Amino acid sequence: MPKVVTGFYAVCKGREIGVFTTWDEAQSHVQGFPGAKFKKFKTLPEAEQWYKTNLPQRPANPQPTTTTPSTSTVSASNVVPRSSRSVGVSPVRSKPSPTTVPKLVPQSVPRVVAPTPAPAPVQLPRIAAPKNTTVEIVYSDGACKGNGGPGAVAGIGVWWGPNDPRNLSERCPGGQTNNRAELIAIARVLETVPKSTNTLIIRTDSQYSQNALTKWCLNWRKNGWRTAGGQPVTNKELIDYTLNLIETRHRSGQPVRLEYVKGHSGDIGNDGADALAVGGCNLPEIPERDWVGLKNAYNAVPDIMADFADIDPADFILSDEDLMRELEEDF
Amino acid sequence: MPKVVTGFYAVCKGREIGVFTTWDEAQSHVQGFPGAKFKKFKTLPEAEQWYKTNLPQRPANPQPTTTTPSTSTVSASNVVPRSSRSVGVSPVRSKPSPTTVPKLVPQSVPRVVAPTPAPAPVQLPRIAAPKNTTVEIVYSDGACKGNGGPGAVAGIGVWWGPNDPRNLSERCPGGQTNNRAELIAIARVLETVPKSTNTLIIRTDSQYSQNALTKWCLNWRKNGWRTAGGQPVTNKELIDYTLNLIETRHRSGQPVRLEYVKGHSGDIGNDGADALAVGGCNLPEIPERDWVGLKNAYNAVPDIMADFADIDPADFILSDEDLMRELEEDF
RNA sequence: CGACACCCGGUCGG
DNA sequence: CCGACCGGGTGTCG
Repeated sequence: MPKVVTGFYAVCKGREIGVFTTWDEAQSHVQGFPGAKFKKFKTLPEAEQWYKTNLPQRPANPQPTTTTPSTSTVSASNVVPRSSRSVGVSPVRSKPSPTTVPKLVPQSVPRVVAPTPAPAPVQLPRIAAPKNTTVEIVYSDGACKGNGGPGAVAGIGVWWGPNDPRNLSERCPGGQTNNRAELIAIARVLETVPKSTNTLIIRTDSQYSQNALTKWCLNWRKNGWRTAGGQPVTNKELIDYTLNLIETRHRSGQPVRLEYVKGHSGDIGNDGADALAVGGCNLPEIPERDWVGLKNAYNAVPDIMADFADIDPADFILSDEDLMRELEEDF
Repeated sequence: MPKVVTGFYAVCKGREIGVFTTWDEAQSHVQGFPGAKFKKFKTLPEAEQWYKTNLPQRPANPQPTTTTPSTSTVSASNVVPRSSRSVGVSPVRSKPSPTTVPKLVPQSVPRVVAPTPAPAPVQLPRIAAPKNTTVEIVYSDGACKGNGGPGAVAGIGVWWGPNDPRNLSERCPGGQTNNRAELIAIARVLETVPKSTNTLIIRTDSQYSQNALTKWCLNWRKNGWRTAGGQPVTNKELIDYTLNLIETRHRSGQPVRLEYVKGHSGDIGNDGADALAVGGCNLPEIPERDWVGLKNAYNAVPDIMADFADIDPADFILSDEDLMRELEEDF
């Protein structure tokens, strides 16, 4: 008996969110939309059909053709940890392409999230992800030399592409453990990427981070942050803060997705992030950050973000060709 | 209060042995020389000075200029792997050099060991162990060209001394990996050495082998041969068989000790075993052995052992020349 | 019990 | 500089 693919449609105050193939996925992407409602369908096409026909005033999409530059082949050895990663000095960037990027009201329109690939054998005909969807893919990683030992040293790495100025290679603040580093790397992405309406895909090799931020958190928020064994969740404040960053993005119209990639499998992006994270271990110690305070500051944007405040993501978005190549990589 | 370095000088029948920093070390290296005498010094330099000036006919350190490029020094390449190592056929051993070599009682005489560099932070002299203890020292090593690759080829080497007929240079049976070769080399020692009451010291550069056969095995036997990560132990049968060989020795009154020596550190014995192991890689492929069956055969002695049943170890004591050369090697 | 990371140590090779 | 063969250990959760 063939499994039936089930589609969900999520709405929030008349604003579309997307179509999802699993309840968890939908749940995850709807966080921060208090009144979200779901409509369930037997088949994915049904859901998509309904979704399309019921969209509010969606502007007909202008083909965003070739978005750019070369950055020919992507190679790990190309990773350039910026030594000048310190403060200030916003890099002199070439003119941002005079392209559109329409100014929106702070309250921007959320974008569609592509359904998960679903590696399952047979598949009902899949609706292609909306062509106009623009995606930004970034890799995060944490490293921790001597993890578990007395003199452990941890670093975090964020990789967008070779020589991309948004790349990060930093020392992990506070407690030096692998999982904290992994988590903070993700938080740093969200702190440093200028907001846009592009779907933001953060790829991590830490199943712990992915689960903490998309699955386990659902339970934790209901049970007072208790582990299955009754213990308090270990990196509660950090996780809560990071969740807040994600939800803020969602609220302002930028879908954020956390994807798992296997570590040390020749994945170009993962290797790049790894190199940056390892490099971060060499930087001087820095004090713990006040995650609660940061969260309470709500939508306050950390200083570091100023570095990239004037960067147009369009300059660094993958070209269609690069994206294809990358997607093909893991078959 | 400054610690005092203590030096020992050991002699045996007018032949020098070396300088040692601890009593145990000296004791260990002099075992088998019934009449060994020790002279004690307050400082290591004192001992070394005395040792140097009191050497028997030592050539006045002639600038070792042209050290006869060919084979003069006892070097690994000098080792003669016996190709006729196969079964049965008790090899017609070439007459032991017509030189002296006084016939001794079957009580085999262990070989001389060069003085150890002694990095030790010093030790006060302790009470000597039972003087009558006799030790046999042997070096084992494994090699594996293209380790991890598809066409890997592994060999094993066992080194007792230059041209010692007990030396082994064989192709590794079954799976070709470095660790298996290392392990099997040790097993081969135990299979080929005639039983006696002499303490048998097997020196290996494989910490993996040493730990597997002396530490980890304790846990494995209690937890059902599970690795720390829950996976089954990799060379279980081989390890279990080898442990059985060791325990059989112990039961029959022969202590067996596994010692770790750093690889590629100019250690004469390790280099010799290495050469033999590398040579073993050139021999034709041989099938995997039935380790479980062998273990179940209990104390059955493999056929090959017959080869050495009638060998008098006294035939292979180092000549004075060999000893000199060996001593010169590590300064 | 399971999973994913993060390491530490040793050897063997190209 | 790279890789594979082999262990033990912690960080974290279900």
